[in-house]
Amino acid sequence: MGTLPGFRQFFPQECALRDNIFDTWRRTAKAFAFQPYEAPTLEPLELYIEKSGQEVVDQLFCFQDKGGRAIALRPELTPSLAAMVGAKAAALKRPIKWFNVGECYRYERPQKGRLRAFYQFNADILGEAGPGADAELIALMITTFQNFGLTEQQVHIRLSDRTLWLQALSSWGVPQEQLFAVLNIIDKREREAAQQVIAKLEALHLEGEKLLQAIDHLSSLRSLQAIEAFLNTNKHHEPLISRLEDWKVLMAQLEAMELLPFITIDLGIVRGLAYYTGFVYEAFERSGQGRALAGGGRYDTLVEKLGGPQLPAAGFAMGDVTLQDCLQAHNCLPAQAPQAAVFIAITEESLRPQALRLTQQLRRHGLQVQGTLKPTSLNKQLEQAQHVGAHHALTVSPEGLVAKDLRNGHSEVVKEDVVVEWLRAKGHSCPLGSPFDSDLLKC
RNA sequence: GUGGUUGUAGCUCAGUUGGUUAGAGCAUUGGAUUGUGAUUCCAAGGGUCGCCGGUUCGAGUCCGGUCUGCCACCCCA
Repeated sequence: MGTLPGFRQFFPQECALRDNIFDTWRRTAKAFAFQPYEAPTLEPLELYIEKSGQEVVDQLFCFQDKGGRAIALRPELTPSLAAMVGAKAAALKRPIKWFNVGECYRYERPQKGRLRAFYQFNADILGEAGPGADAELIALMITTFQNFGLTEQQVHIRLSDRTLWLQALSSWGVPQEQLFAVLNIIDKREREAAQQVIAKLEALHLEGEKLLQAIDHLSSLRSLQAIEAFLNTNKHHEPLISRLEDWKVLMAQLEAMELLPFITIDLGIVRGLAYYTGFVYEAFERSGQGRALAGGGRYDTLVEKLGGPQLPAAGFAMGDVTLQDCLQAHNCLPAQAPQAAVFIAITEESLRPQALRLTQQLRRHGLQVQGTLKPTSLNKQLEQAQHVGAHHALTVSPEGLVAKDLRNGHSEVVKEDVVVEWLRAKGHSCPLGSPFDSDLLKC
């Protein structure tokens, strides 16, 4: 029996790679002072109906549990987060900056960059309505890419704004009740022929041709100045002018953080998820290859819809599958860490007790240490030392302790009572630190 | 969900117009040698040829179905 379609087994090599990615996610989130939280993987089906949009609902992994409850494996984290924050909102200091690394599930046809079970890095800011929160999230997204070694030549963020669209459409005479239908049409515009789009707009009793022309033009603009100039031809539409002020603040902050090279203004992005309300963005490879690496935006009404207080919110998610493909394509996969740093060998079996004492001593200092588990020739032992990637082999012999640098072959005799200091001097850090502060970097 | 494509040892692949006990390289394990390692040599394990059914005296090879992987649609992480 194989694994279920779209699910993965992680052998040690894949596991190491995955954990490397997780580490970078967590490290970067903590550098931005986000706090880790956890939500259930299984949630009531109801949490996703009507909140996430039809597309997500269609891909839900859902079933009935033994108690007859309709439940779903989480397809994303945002509704769970919004519910959690909503429940305790009154007691939480603002801004609320939380992150999570966890598995999500979507029942869809697996292919490149898309599986049924995948890990996501989620980061959200709640309780701050201004563009400073959007800037911080976009900065976290970009810095994460940078920490993987990706540059602005390789990836970029396509930045858009649903608020701007809604106001522009209103000013063009689209009635209130049709705004979201038109937004959906814009979302699919990139993949549809003009005639089809016009037909869809006319079905809504709108001036298809004229409206499409305006939509296409606005989507094609790549600078704030150009957008401003275009919208100003509509004369003094107050909300539009104040929205452009938000844009200026956002762009100024991104510029101050020296992140502008990563940003492409592209109003062609609208995003399918129903709950987005303001700035929205998706990260892609510059080449246009592959799927979205990350996506996010503002969702100011979701917390309230889930029964919480009115609370502004924004966030993004980054997936491991698509990110791994991208890192591989750009030669940014992290190097594999060795299995052991130090190998303890013995010249004869009678020395094993002494070797085991030394092994344990080094392990208690947090070094990664390995020896053989059964009688083995010295040559085999050193071969094994090489195989597990150890930098040094310590051979216990009747003449004393011989330390060999396996990278250059040099050997020297080391006194056993100074071996820890000797290894430290040779660059062996203690990756675990003292046994009790080792969790600082984990979440 | 729709369409296309794929499937032989852990991995990469051979396997002639259907014809006896299905092969190689790498990897793994064991042994020999070198006696504080990366060499060399020898050997072994490992495959109901994705699965089910059909055609045939005979199927890894032909046909049908099915599953999985991959690609596109769809959409997104």
